Amino acid sequence: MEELVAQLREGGARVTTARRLVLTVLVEGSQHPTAEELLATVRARAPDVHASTVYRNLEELERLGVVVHTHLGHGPATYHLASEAHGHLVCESCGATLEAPRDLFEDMAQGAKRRLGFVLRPYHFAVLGLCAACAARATTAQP
Amino acid sequence: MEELVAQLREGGARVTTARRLVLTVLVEGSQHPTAEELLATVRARAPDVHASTVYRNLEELERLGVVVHTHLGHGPATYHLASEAHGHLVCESCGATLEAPRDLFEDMAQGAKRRLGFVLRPYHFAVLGLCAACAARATTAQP
DNA sequence: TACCAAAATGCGAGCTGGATGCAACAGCCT
DNA sequence: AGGCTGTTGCATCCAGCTCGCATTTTGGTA
Repeated sequence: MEELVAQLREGGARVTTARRLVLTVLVEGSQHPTAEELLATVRARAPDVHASTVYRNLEELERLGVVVHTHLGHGPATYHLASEAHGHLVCESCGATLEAPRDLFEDMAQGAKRRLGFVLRPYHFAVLGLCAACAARATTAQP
Repeated sequence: MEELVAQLREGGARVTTARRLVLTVLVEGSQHPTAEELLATVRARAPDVHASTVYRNLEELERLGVVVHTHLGHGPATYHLASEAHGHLVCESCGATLEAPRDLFEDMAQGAKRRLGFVLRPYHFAVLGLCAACAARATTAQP
């Protein structure tokens, strides 16, 4: 937490109550909060914080490299600390969200680099598919 | 085109002017039209077609497995024929869109299957990163 | 510790991309 | 040709942000 605050100061950003709270919630809270969930949690401690403040803070924190956001599906974006960035696998059928093992993207990243010169940063959007349970159900359901 | 129409009939859907036009535009048009671009092109031939009709048609066509939509970034979704489904690599810096070679996702898909039982369908969201040009610029810019 | 410029906040209005309820219309089967 | 039912046009609404602006805070300085 102190590191994070230091990162803010380093970037020339001020450390305000709202901003500190956003960080606190991200450090302590659930894995993949949406902006709205974040807002609700922040408001539990400081009821006057406005939605636009949270959005602007998340934007600023992202610009400073402290947080990142990810799209897990068609709903709102989810936020987490940049230090915890990771890929996501989301089931199209049941909505389950898995964290992708770190190395899962590695072969693909190397292939893209070698063949296209493209440097993958595969954390921004989830990769969709079917989780084990739903895949099993799908194959047994239509023989 | 006749195949597509046949697919509609098979699915119990009616073949209307608007619907036929949407398909025509997808068959003839640019690679990754958004719903709005599609609407504009459709309207060039049939000015009275309403936006919601296009949205509803795209939804229905997707339900029938004739078209798919993909999110290339933060903007609107893009549509193409299901028969032409493919993965996308999008540059975070310049916005360039590359079609991913068919086999690029294959190793990852096999890894996910083997280790997590997860069946990847990696076409719905683009994978972000830096294209060759932007990656080069980024590394030379900060030595 | 009081001051001040810049940064951040609260608030409301506005925006994009799309969804929905409803009455009128048009495909398709016979 | 007639009628059942899917489809359309239209207006309106919705989520998820984004912006402009007046007011308040923050943090460096005297």
